[in-house]
Amino acid sequence: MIDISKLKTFVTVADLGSFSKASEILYITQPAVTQQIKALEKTIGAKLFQRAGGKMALTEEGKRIYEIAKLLLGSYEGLMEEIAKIKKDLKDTLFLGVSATLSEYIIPNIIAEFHKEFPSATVKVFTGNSHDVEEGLLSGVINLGIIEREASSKFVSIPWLEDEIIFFTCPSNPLARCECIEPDDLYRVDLVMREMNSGTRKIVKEALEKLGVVFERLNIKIEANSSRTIMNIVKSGYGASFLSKGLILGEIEGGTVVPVKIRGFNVKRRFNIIYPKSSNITFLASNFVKFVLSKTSEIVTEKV
Amino acid sequence: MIDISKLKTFVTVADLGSFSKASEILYITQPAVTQQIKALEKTIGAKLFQRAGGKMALTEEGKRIYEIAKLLLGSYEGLMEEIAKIKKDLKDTLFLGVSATLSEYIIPNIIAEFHKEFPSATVKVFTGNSHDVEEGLLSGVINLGIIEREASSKFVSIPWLEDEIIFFTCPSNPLARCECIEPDDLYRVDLVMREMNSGTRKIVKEALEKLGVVFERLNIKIEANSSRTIMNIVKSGYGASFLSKGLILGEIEGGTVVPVKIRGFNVKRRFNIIYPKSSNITFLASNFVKFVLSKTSEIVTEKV
DNA sequence: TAGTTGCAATAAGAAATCGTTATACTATAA
DNA sequence: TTATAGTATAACGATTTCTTATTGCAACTA
Repeated sequence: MIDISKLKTFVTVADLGSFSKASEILYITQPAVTQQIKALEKTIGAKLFQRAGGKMALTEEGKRIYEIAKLLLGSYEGLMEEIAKIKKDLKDTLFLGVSATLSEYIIPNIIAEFHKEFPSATVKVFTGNSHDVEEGLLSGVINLGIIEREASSKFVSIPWLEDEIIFFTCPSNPLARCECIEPDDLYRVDLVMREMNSGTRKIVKEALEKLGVVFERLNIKIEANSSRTIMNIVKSGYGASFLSKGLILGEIEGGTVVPVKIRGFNVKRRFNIIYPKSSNITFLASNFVKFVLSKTSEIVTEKV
Repeated sequence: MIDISKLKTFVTVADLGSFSKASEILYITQPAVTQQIKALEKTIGAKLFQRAGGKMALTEEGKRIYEIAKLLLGSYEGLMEEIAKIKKDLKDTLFLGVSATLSEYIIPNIIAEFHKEFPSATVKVFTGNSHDVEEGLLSGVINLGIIEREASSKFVSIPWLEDEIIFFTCPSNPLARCECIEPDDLYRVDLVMREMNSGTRKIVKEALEKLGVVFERLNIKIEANSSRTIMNIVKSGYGASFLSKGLILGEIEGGTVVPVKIRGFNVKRRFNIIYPKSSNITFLASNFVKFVLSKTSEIVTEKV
């Protein structure tokens, strides 16, 4: 199969009229040029150059090949330019993987702020559970992850915000009048929960079981994989649920939902910013980390 | 440098959505496809495919590359078509090298006849001296040669027509009335001769010197490298000259020039059809040889 | 005419590339 | 869960394609 580099060599020789001059421009030796041209001539089945007064001039067939070779090299140039653009774009893009909880409250704000400071940068957010984020980091699909737990030993972990999961219901629910309920009271409540594989659900289950609650006996009437959906269901007057404090703070202040304490129920977890030990953190990702850490205090006081 | 075959693989995979199916179409193994795509992804610096429901789907970057890769492969197709055309053209073309004398009388007729019998064939005639023809054969520029003397041992020689060089002048010249002149009479004649490197001139010079003529003392008033030019000069009434019998037979019959014998001057030579021992004779060339040999008798009786 | 010089061709060996076989991994389906 | 289809990885062998060293050739010069 004909090689682009051979065509490039061919065109260069044709333009310069010299094998040795072409070899200099192409940063290869003169015998390499000779061999490439010979290989081309063999596959084409015709001589491409003839000596003409000290110069190497194209033969009739050489001229016919030359025209098309130029076209092809043009496309190749276009391809290389596009590759350069892609590289530049990727350099200016932060691929951020975050778990579902985070993607809905703190992260959108932070990205907006970050974008003000780095206008040329693009941030693409991939939402998934903690495991998805780790996978994405290892496969190179994302540059930086933020998860709700400690990362495995393959990653560099930077501890970030502390998050608390709280129980809440709507103002019209009788529970809303209780300051604090007993764990066993939960059996008498209709519950809305995150789906089975959710990190939030897992941590809530573990905490409740420590308090002696049999999770399977709870009245989980609705499951949803979106915190926002759960919030809306509870707000509309149905049952009660568990969510990150950060997710519902605004609603609590607005009085649309009410937090209810459960005796002994105290679930806190820490978000971790992570990236693989195996690959270096990108320039943009490290800037994002610095930015996040410096801005966290104000964002926290403002929203959490 | 990016390889056309890699791009071909890339596009095939993109079209089929499968590495293994692409490998079948491309007649390579599946690991080879994987490696080519990986190599592409490395040079581009971005993933090109992502799994999507069992299929391999293009990523954002993959789509950008795909468009240009298609263009480039289009140019490549064009290149291959042009190469095919060139090969076909060359297969149907006989590159014939003949010495100057021949190119002017017998050859044009033979080519015309040959073309009637092989209408799809093209004959390209390169005129040069015997040495040029040998060089051309060795370098592959021509397929078949016809020269005025024996070829070197590197060539297969097929003896062909015998040619005689004769002395002639125009009817108005006093010499025209002589049946036969002495060699010394030449000193008193204005002569028109072929140029210095001509084979005809060389052989005439040798023959005259054998008869005791000092070539340098002859009155060579005009030199020309075209037999036709020489003929026209003599016809128009100026001097006398030496040329192949075949070249002037028609004029002699028409009475526009008159042959004059020189005592003891008898120059005959044989044309040889030659091709290199090192390379096989092409199909078309062998047909041409057969044709020439079969037709020679009638052409000779007709014109010579 | 011989010697010099510049350029291309050739030869041989080293390095890189590429495709193959064998095998491991990963999803999806039964 | 196992079976299966599809992709990734590893290691090896073959080919290709460089490089250096040298030869060959033709034009220019003395």
